[in-house]
Amino acid sequence: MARAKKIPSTTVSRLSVYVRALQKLRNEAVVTTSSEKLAEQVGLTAAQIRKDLAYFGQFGVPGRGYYVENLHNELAMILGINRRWEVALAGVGHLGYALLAYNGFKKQGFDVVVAFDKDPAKIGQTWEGVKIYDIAEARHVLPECGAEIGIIAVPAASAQEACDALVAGGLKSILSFAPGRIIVPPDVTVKRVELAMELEWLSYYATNIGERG
Amino acid sequence: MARAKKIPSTTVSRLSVYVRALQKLRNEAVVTTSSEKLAEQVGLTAAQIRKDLAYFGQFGVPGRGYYVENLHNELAMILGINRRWEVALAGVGHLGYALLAYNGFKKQGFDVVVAFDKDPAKIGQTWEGVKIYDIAEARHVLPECGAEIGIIAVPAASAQEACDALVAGGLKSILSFAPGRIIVPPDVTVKRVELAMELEWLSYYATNIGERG
DNA sequence: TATTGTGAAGGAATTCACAGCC
DNA sequence: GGCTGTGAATTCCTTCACAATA
Repeated sequence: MARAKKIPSTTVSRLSVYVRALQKLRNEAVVTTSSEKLAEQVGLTAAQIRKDLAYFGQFGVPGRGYYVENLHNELAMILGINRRWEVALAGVGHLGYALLAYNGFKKQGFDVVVAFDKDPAKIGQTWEGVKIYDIAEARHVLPECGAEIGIIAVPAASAQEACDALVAGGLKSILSFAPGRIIVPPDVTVKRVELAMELEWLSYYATNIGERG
Repeated sequence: MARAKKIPSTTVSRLSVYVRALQKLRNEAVVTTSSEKLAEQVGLTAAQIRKDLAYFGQFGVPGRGYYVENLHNELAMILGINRRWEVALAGVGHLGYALLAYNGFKKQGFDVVVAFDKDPAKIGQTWEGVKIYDIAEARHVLPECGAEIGIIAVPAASAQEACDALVAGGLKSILSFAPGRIIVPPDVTVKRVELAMELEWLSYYATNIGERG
């Protein structure tokens, strides 16, 4: 099933976009679509969509297009989201709490099942049905709760420590909201989301009007 | 000051990273650095850093490197973050509230000064010192409060409506946390952050172990 | 000597364009 | 006729390598 050719990480990111678009079509009971229509829907080019899909196989019917249900299932399987993922959250400050309560994750099959913090006032409590443990206990707690993905929502200064704790607990996939580099063993994947950075990007384009394509 | 050559958007993103690294060095009272040391610090190559900077001018001293303070100021000016930006927030659910209370934005000079929602129970209240207005009032409220950047933190189904309201209020730069495309006039810039998408990216790499570089 | 700034080379991602299939 | 899948062309981005400089 996995192709020999190397897959651009930009392609992987776009698969998520396609899945979301297909979910929408499915909800609207649309049965078939085309690369042209999908492109219009998500704001990319038709050729790009066909190229992206071609990395993984042949899902369309020439002259007809794609079956929404079928393509959705194929892509969900490729992305590994045709299942539930249990997620561990490090840091239940404002951002962490928002993520805990955020519906969008659950809807896509990502369930926060355990949380960690350093604050003694929070440790031992249960928020939104999720129990909060001492981050120092992560190495003991994680192996027992089945979480495979970690989310780091602690201040930058504690990010490395939090990450080390999650890795010690066996996690190999981590999404970090903390600014700055985090060092991990080579078999651990870290994806960073820097919120202030996104605003700075906007600031740049707002400051340098017209530099944009 | 602005160069004639077209600047890759990847370069702009990295400028933020450099600014953050330089801030750290400055806090540690480091006076000079080099492309080599910066590269090590942020996890990129030295050549890339020099290329990125070259789009905007010549900031270094051959044989010596870069003055931390100077380079930081130059980049901050280029990014337009050598000033405060007033930000309007649409949607004060869990995510919106987290963004409202998030320190990271304020630290980098982005101040949420006004918020909007549809929920009558929230309209009129003041959270974290920020007054919440009816989103339908945005076109009247925004011109008076000076906000130039908007953040959309509403559910996907209301995103277009929220965005239209912000644009009607005169905003030209918008950061959206809602999944899906938002249609805006050509002079408005929208940057999207899709949280579930980032998790799906991790899911892919966790599922297809070893496909990674 | 150490390090920048940059032209040239190389690699990656996107777009084009069309043969082939339904 | 309509639309996919894909090699070729193109554009974009990164890395290399070195002349120029303090």
